[in-house]
Amino acid sequence: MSKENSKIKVRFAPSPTGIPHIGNTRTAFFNFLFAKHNKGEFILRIEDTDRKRLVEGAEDAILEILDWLGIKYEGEILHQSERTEIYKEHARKLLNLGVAYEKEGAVWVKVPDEKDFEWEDLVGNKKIKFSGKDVEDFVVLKSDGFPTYHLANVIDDHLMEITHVIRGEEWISSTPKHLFLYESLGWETPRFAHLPVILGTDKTKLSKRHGAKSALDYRAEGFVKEALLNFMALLGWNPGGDKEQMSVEEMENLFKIEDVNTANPVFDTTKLEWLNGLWIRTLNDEKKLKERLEEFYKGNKKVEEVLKSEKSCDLVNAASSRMRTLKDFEKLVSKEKDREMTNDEKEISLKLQQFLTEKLEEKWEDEKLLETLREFSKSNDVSFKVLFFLMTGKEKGIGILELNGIYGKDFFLNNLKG
RNA sequence: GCCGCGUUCGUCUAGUGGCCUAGGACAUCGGGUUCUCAUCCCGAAAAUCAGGGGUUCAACUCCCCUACGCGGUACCA
Repeated sequence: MSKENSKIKVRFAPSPTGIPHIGNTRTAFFNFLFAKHNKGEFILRIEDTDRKRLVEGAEDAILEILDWLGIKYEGEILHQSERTEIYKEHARKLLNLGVAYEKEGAVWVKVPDEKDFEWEDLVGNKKIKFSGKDVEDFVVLKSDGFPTYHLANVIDDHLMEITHVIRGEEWISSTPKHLFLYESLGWETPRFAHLPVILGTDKTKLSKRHGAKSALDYRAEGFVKEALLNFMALLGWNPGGDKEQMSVEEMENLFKIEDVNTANPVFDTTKLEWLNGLWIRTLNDEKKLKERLEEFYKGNKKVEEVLKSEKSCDLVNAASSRMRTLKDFEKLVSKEKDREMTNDEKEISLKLQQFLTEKLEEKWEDEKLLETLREFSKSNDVSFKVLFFLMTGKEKGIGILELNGIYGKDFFLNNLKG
């Protein structure tokens, strides 16, 4: 390792050809964790050299995702489309070197058959070998004057002094081309780490085809960033112990690229949902849940009102253990009834109403209320499940005693009226 | 086809030659706590470590072969 003394520097280099799905975002996160763990630098480079596939708004989405997740990059964002002169110059150099040739207005590179390539990949700590005869000739400068990934990537990584290239494993078979370019230009090669691609539940590469979602989609569904980050990291990486819930800070401390798995993980959201619930409870303990809800429900008048109310803290607290996503909050705190009462239930409700007003004082005390409900349940042979519905208008949800503290008896009496 | 990478419970994984008759988590099922539902707590079921050969006193761990999966094979990234 010749870079021991130089500062570690990595980059995330997406191409704005669409909104990156969770797999691409994970690559950014791993780069970020690696940089943080090694007190290095993490930068962002937009690889917008394919002018035909550019998608409007894709770059904004990339930035928004990184911003939301707190994956901070250092320095200016670099756009490859603004650096075409540099790439052209190097293409000329390759031509002069005799490594490249021109054909149909494009510059191609030929890798000699007898050349062998080998590198030590950090993921799995294994040697990967390729023979030059298996590497096809490839274009470095397209006829439209823009470079291909291979050229621009190598040049920029060198110029920006990138020490570690952490990218998806779909790049493994292109790496010999990159190695050849580094060698031809007389440059030192960075170290490589190829992350296994994430598979969908059908075990093929996660893609838009699967309806692979972006971090923004998950945000809209009520996932918190802590859970998403935690889950992405656990897909293919594990610090070695039994630890499951980890904050970004903990992950930064524990992250080692060597610990990344070599097999392709399947993306299954079941565990993400559990983690989200776990993080929601954690955020509640840390008194941060309310502000997350405020953020999430911006523009939703009804919920905004609830969050502004005097008792909002108690409501958030009571709801927290019953949420799997932030979206669940709305239903939990809504005063709308799940359904109408049946005729039988109406009868019981009337009875209960009388019973409660007879037995209880002006102000309903928790213990007394519970006792009275028990008594009613027993003497009338009505299950608590039914009582809960009559009292709250809901099949399930925030507890009666919790609601008693928040809304008081009028809330219940109102529900009992049907 | 060719080249490359992979293969431990349904899923995420622990495991780097003896501690493994394979551990944890999610999901599932059962039970407890309990005002519903959750949370929380306990327990069960779930992997002949892809299959076959080696190497070794000893292999999930090392080597080889096969099968299967994934990736690449574009003037896309």
